[in-house]
Amino acid sequence: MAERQPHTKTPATDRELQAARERFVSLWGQMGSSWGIPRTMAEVHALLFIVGRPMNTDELMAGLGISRGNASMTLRSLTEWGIVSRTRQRGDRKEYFEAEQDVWKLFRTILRERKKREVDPLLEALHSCRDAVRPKEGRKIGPEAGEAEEMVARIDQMLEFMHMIEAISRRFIGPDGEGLETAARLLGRAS
Amino acid sequence: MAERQPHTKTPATDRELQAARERFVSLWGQMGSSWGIPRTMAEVHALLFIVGRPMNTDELMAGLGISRGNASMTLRSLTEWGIVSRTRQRGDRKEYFEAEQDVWKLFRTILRERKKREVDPLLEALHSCRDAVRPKEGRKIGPEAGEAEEMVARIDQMLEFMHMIEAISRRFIGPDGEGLETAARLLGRAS
DNA sequence: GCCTGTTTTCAGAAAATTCTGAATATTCAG
DNA sequence: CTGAATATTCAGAATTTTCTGAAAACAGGC
Repeated sequence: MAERQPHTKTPATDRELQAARERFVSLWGQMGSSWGIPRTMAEVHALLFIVGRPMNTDELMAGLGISRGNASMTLRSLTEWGIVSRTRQRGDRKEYFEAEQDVWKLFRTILRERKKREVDPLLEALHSCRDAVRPKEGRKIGPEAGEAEEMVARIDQMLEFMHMIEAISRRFIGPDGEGLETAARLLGRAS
Repeated sequence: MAERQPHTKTPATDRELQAARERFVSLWGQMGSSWGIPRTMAEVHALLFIVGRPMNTDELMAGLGISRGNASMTLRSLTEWGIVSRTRQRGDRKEYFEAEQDVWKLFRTILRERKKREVDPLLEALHSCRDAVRPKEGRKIGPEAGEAEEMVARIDQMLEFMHMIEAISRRFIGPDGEGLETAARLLGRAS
């Protein structure tokens, strides 16, 4: 005790703000990286989100200590994902980027995109995998018949589950769907 | 074409079965690795799941071409996650492992576990991050007041969203919850 | 066209993650 | 308790992923 000046009850000093921003960025980056999203990509998004206004490449590079190349590629991914958009600032030739500010929309987009990129291809592959073992005729003959049948049953169980999820997500996550909010409302209800 | 004997309409040859198994394992491994789960861990789980019976460490090592150390550590993670369990085979000193076969239960467990390990700590950290900038008094004075307020609002939006998810998951994913199936049923309903 | 400021690309460097294998520990039968 | 079988650990190796930076491409303005 001492040192720290007691001065006023300013809501938050500039330094505190800055520190909190960095904390947020780093938390978000860590979360991203544990869910298979490159840490820097999550951090760029976090910074744009928390700052809440468009930033240009140089500001991002400086703010996160990353290279121009990295910034460029990361921003491209983020715009392809649809959670960051390019804008222009009049009187400045640089490009500016800003993050989607609506959290519901943000997660909806992320879920939709991941489904499209990762789940859908898996589903298709699983189907073809199943069809490769499923008996072509209705008749079972070989000694492997039983084993094959069990395996098909297991894959089917998996597929059935994933199709259920698919149907739900088409309804709530899809581009023309009812939105995550509706889903949350339904789930929040009594029974 | 020749070579391949036309012989009978056996549902699936041993070789086909084997190939499909490997395909499944590799698909699952890939999916896992794009969601931040070590490829081998997902593969071990996939193999146990698709095979549907307990396997010992040596079988797994041979089946996936991994080292004993890797197998040991991976199996430990999987049992800690609660989606693989140890069993003993009478008359054999080796330990055997088998995967949860109920897909709903499987995903429920995975979701619960990831929430516990990744989301909950994030939530707590976000709270403390928010509290660090929130004006201590009801009064706003400094020049940063506005900026700080906006930032708190953004974090709050995020927290609000996550708490909603939390509440839902406590209800459907939690150990004593109603289960994913109920959630799916609710979401599948008309409106 | 040419010049200037800006963005993109991508081969190789750096970093992070995952895996191996030999040493160590454990378990259990006798 | 002893010894054989099995399981775990962890430092360093191998691999995969991510990042850098300099060269190339682009976009206006003149």
